[in-house]
Formats: sequence, structure tokens, C-alpha cells
Amino acid sequence: MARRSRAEMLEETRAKLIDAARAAFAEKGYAGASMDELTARAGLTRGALYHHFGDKRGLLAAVVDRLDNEMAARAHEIGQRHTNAWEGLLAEGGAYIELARDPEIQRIVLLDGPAVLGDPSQWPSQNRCLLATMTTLEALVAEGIVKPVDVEAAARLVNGAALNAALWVAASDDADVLARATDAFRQLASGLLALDPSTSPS
Amino acid sequence: MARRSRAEMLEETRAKLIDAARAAFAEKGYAGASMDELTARAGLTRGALYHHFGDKRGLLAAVVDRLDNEMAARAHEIGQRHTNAWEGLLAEGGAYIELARDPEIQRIVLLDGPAVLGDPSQWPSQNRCLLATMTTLEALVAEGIVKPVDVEAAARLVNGAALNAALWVAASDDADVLARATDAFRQLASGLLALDPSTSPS
DNA sequence: TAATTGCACATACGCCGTGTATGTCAAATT
DNA sequence: AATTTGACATACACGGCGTATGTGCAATTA
Repeated sequence: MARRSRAEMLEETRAKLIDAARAAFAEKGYAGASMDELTARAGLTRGALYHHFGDKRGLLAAVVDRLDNEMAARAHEIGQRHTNAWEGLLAEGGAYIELARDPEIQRIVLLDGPAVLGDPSQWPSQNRCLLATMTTLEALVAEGIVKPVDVEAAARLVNGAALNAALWVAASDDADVLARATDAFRQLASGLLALDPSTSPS
Repeated sequence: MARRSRAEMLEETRAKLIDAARAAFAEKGYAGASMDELTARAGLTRGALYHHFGDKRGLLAAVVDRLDNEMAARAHEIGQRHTNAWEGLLAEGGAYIELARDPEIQRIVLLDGPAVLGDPSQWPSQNRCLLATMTTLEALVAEGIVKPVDVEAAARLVNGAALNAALWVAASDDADVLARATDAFRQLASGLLALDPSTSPS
């Protein structure tokens, strides 16, 4: 093992803390997670935590940022697979719904995050998710596939509907709610389509 | 003043605690609100609280239940004003968006509630909101105005979109976001309409 | 290369808040 | 009138967060 530079150690410590916090928050919830236990599991103490993140809330922000970026990247990648831009948008929304089945994302991003950090639409990471949807929508509007809607407003609502559906799917034991949710999502989203039956598959 | 019976005193105490908690949770947030301070402001102690509600979480549940019922009643009333059922549905959604501008509802129902009590779709009160939307949708489907969609799924998504839009409106200082959000909401909701141009106003 | 500065942590302390166990007193029951 | 029930108050113990302080190693500077 080569000896690590100071900067490398720093980043490694941050990563260890974020990973441990991610697991602890997901398991116990934000309020239920103890900083002592959390840091001990990472082989550190609370001193490191307050040094790097300021307070418990700062740590949550870092965890949320990471999770949110992972979500955005994954959803965007799925959306890109489709040559049809409209199907790409739908797939992106469906991807959010599926991603939110992950207990970590449910608990940390969808439940504790908003309560502790405030409205998600103000998070930098959420803006990245939103921006992805907005650019997709922008293109669809330019192509005339989607009505000339307020792109930001539409993107926020679409994302919101998807995330809310995700909570429903997550809370339900029934297996086919996922399909029901995604179907309903497609129906709703079709409200954005320009009134041309040929572009909307029956 | 007539002397109060025991049952009357009990209900009055509960009401005082719920009112005080409502104010405290709205102002300080759930985690930031102290039970000692909260009960003292109501002229009581924590003893009364734990006796009636079991724990802090139980108190929040009671507050949320009350707020949620108020929301549902108000939104439903607004929806009923319209003779046109479709416009009633849209108005109901718009009413949710406006209601959520209330800081109490934002903080307690939309932010802290889900984090502490879990997914809103599992709350008894939320089910009442949902049921209202579902019955409206059911009627619209029966009339052929709305596609034969999965009513529960559609209702959940519609409600989710509205509440999410509400958070956006609430977090934004800009005055016209409310109009932008409601417009986008109408666009989205129109995706549920049967494909008959005559029923959807241009 | 020796002295010094700075930074990444660890340690120790105080404060506050929750939950529970116990006590008290009035009202309802008999 | 005696007893019981229940609605609340009081007292205590436990744990967690934030901060102030200490420590040792790495990066500078001469």
C-alpha cells in the first residue's frame, strides 16, 4: 500500500462517514440515528463529523446530495436509452418510481430529507433532477410533441407525481401497484401532449 | 359558569393540547418543539400529554389528523361549488395547492408528518382526502368524461402532484408561481380526459 | 533537516429533551 | 360515606447533540 497523501485521507474519511450515515439513516431514520454509534461504526468519533459537516443536518445534506445525484444519473441514463424522446420522458418518470423502491431513498430522500432540509425543490441536487426533466421537456416542446407549456412548472409536477407514486408503491405490499402507478403516470403525462392522436400511442 | 362534567374537561384538555401543539409544531418544527414549553403554554404539564397521547408522536398524529380533515373538508366544499364535475376536480386540486400555502399545513402535514408518521397514503385522514378525489373521479369515469383509468392510482397521482406543487408555491417568493402551478396542474390532469376535444376547453 | 505552523481528528463537558415511574386529588361508583 | 377510578402533576434517569479543548502528524519555511 502506498502511503496516502493528506487530501486522499480527507476524502476517504468523508466517504466513510457518508457511507456510514447513509446506512444508519436508512435503518434508524434521521432522528433515531445516533452520531456516536454512526461514527464508531466508521472507525471514527463525532469529532471528525463536526469537523467536516458542521452538524448532523450537514451530514444529512451530504448524504441526500449523493443519493439524489445517483437517482438523477440513473434516471437520465434510462431516459436516454429511448430514441423516442416522449418515451424517454415516460421512462425517466417510471425510473424515479422504481428507484424510490429502494428503502434508503425512501427514508432519506423522500421522508427525512424534506423534514430536515426543507422543500426538496430548493435542494441543489433536486434541481439537477429537475433540470434533466426540463431539458427533455424543452426538446419535446420544440419538436411540437408537447404543448407549449410552462416547462419548469410541468417538470416540477411530473417529478412530484412520480415521487409521490413511488411512496405509494413503496408502502404497498401488493406487487402490481408498481404497474398501476406507472400506467396512471403515463395517462397523466399524456395531458402534456399536443392534441395530435398520431403522436400518442393508443 | 356552569361546573363542567368530567368528560367535558377531558375534551377541553385534549383540544388545548392539540391547539398548542399545532402552534408549536408550525413555528419550531416537530423536532424543535419542546413538550415542556408546549404544555406550559397550554397551562398544563407533560403529564397530561403522555396520559392522553402516549408520546410526542401520538400528539403529532392527532394534530395531523385534525389539519388533514380541515383540508379535505375545505377542498371538497370548493369542489362541490362547480356544477361541472370536471371543473370541480380541477378546483379541488387547485384548492389543495392554495391550502398548502398555509405555513401550518406545509410544515406539519407536508414536511414533518411524513417523516415521523410514515407515508401519508397510509394515514386514515389522507385516505379521506383521497376518497374524495376518488369518488369525484369515479363519477367522471362513469359519465365518460374521463378515460376508464385506475381510479385509485390516478387519484393518488393527482393528489401528489397538487401537494408537490403546493410545496413549490410555498417555497417560492414569486407571486405568479401559484398561477403557473395551477395551469400546469390543469394541463397534466387533462391527460385523464377521454379523447373528445369538445369536453376539453381549448 | 530542524523548527513551526496548521489541520484532521479525538476527548471531555454541559445542556436539553424525552420517556417513565410515582404521587395526588377530585369525581364517579357503590 | 367509603372506595375506586382516572386525569393530571412531580421527580428521576437515560441518552443525544453541540462545543470547547486537547493532541499528533503532515505540510511549510528557513
